[in-house]
Amino acid sequence: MTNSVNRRERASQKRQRLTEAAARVLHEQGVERTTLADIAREADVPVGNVYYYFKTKDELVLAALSAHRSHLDELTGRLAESAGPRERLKALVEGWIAQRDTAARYGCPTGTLAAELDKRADGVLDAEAGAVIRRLLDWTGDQFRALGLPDPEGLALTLVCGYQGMSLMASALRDPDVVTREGNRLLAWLDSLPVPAEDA
Amino acid sequence: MTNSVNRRERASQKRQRLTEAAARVLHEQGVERTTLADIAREADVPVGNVYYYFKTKDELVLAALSAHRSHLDELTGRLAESAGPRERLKALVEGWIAQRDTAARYGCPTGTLAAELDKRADGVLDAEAGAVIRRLLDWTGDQFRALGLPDPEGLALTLVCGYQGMSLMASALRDPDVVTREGNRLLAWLDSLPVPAEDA
DNA sequence: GTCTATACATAGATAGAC
DNA sequence: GTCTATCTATGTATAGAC
Repeated sequence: MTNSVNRRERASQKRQRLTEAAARVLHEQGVERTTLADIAREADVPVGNVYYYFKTKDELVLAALSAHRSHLDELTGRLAESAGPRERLKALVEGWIAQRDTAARYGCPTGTLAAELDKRADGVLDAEAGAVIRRLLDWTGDQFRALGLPDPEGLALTLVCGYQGMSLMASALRDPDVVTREGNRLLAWLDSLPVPAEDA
Repeated sequence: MTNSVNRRERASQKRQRLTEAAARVLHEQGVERTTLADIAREADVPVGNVYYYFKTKDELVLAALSAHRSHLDELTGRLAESAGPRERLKALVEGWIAQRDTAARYGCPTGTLAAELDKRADGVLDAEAGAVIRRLLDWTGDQFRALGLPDPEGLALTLVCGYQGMSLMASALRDPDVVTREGNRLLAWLDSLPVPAEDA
């Protein structure tokens, strides 16, 4: 293994560290209140060095969004191991409930980012935020479709709206119980859905 | 009518103009991306003059939040004229549906403000945003209670979560139809609730 | 590839003339 | 009460040494 390879590996490690730090800090502080210095500190990278990996702050925001997309893909990958579509959806909701303290403090990572970016006049970053949310919507729709239910897209919309609504309200009221209560309501709703073919 | 009174009236008119302009612009652009110059321009007041009425930017944000509170009170005042509690709640949801284009572009005025302010470490402004949302929650709970339903607070939470969820999703997906679809679902839900005493 | 020093722009806030 | 000029701080971004 040559030195140049070592360097390249460490370099991409730094890029990776910056990306994950951006995802974390942007979630906690929002885009506009977060400075490049904040992200650099969190990633343990010197401030001026950031520009070697990302030309602009917006590129870092984009990287954070793609990190959220990866996290989502990992999550749905794990959920794929659940017995059937209904169990996968319930496991998804249970995961949200387990994260209730974070939601009550900072809201949904992707949802709050989308809300902030959507106010921009130029529609580059907000389209990307919307795409991540749409990915969750699509996966959820696939599960309802596998259950053989009519209007799977509509059901998926209801579920994801429920998630975003309870996350925002938990954060606005600073109360994790909001997630517990609404999450349990969603679980009961999933249980109540009549299913023609349970594990299609 | 003396000159001093005239001046005082015009002065408070300017303060009022600044407050309403702040409510509007902060909703459209968010807190951090909005400059005092933006608000001053919208209110047709010279920039430097803003500081005569508001000592800091945060005071303007606070004024905008109290404007949202007033708008909410006006709305519930108008809804009070509806026949019964169920009609009032349905009229509330129908109002949200009518505003779907604004929601798809900028989200809920109070909800997006709350989401942004909640990320601050100091909890002054975010508490105020939470208070406005709680006011809607309380009024909604009163209606469910008047209907004689069990757990009126829980039902109110579900309704307001539904509003915030569909507003955020409509804005993230840039699609007003999200509000139409989820709003109609909420209307059907309200209709489906069994009511012991219809107009208690 | 890494890091320091600094340029440049912007925005919040203040001083003081009118 | 009204408005202009300006101070000051901060944050993005760049130039260039190592």
